[in-house]
Amino acid sequence: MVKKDAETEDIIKQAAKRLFFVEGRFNATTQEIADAAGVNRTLLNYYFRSRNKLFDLVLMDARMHFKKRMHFVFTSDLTFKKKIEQFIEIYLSEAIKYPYLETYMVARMNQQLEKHELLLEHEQQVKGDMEKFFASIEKAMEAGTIEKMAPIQFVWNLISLLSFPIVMKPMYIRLMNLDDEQYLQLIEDRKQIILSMIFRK
Amino acid sequence: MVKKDAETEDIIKQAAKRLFFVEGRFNATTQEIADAAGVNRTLLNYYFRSRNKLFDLVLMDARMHFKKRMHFVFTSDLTFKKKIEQFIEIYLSEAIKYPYLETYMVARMNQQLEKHELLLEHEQQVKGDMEKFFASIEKAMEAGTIEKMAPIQFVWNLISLLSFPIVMKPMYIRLMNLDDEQYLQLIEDRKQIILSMIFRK
DNA sequence: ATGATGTTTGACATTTTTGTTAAACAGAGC
DNA sequence: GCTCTGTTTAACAAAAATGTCAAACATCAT
Repeated sequence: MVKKDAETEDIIKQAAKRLFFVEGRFNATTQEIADAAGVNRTLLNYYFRSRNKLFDLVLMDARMHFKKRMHFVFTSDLTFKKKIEQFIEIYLSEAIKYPYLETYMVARMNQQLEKHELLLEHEQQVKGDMEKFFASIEKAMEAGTIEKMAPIQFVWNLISLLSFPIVMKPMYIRLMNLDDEQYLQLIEDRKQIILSMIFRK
Repeated sequence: MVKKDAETEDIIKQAAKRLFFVEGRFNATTQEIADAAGVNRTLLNYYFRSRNKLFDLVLMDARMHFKKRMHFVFTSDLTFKKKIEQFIEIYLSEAIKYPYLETYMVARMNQQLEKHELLLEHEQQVKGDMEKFFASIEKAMEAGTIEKMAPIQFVWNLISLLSFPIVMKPMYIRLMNLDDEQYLQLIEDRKQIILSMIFRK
């Protein structure tokens, strides 16, 4: 079997990601993951040794994903406002794809204070990016583009407004009898709303 | 044993709530819950029949809690701004006490599309409250107190800004080397920041 | 003190989930 | 064909978690 070589491993990872980040089934069993991937359960052990290793790997991927989608905005040299606009676009499109990613990361962080080298290394890079972003936020505050406050507050405001409605989608869809199309339209509308809140225009 | 009657049952429930909503350990085992409560594991079965029943009960309590802390603001006859101020106060203090409550509810909703009568009944009441709140939001928009937008967007803005930094606490504490005191101060500072964003004053 | 009632405990059974191993399988190169 | 390599499978073993039960226990009323 010539092409299956790398494929099966990836199929399993994709299935796990879908279960965790799309469907929010945080404690899926190995059997459920195998079923979702359409493979024999034993293959999870063959490729990843243990359930935990698979989980860690997928979390690792998630963080790289997270970091990647953050990176450009932290380092680009667009105007501050353009930066934020692009950030909103990318963040929302990614968050809609993987709505449970952040929740999963936090949930997992709480279960085991894991200290994998690779994860820690990533954390350092994220911290580095963040500091750069903070600097440009402070510059925008001095220029009067945005309200003065602790930079982390600005970041929290931005990410809160973007992320929360997506994380809470199942709850609000149910509470308000929305269908998927209506929901997506509301999210689309938010782009402008968030911009005007952030920049108080 | 005269006083233990209602006590043990409650001790177990409290312990489960602490594990779920304070520590975020969503898939704690019965043994862990029993240990946290300092009782024999079998007592969970004695009082709640099964693990699932206990989970449902605790979720039920959580929703009542949630509903209660929402209710007053939906129905009080304070001015709109005062309503929101009080809402922020109460919401934040509750959210700090039980930071994982919302995440737990969403996580659990996704696992099993449970349709308990009592839960559905509560949902109806929340919907009722929400509609009243929407009405007062629309009035405030017409009066120019707040920006015009779909009422749900206003609700999302408000709750996003309140809830997200608390849900993501473990992540940001780590990413930014904060201690608990600094973190609480940041949350305290948010009250004003959120008000000024919502009312663009 | 006896019996009735509800609570607590430990021993056991069952179920669920994970991990291992050896054998079957498929293709590549000889 | 045969062997070598890596992949897949089913059967099995082990571990972890849940649930049941009967006996021990404590308290109250009689």
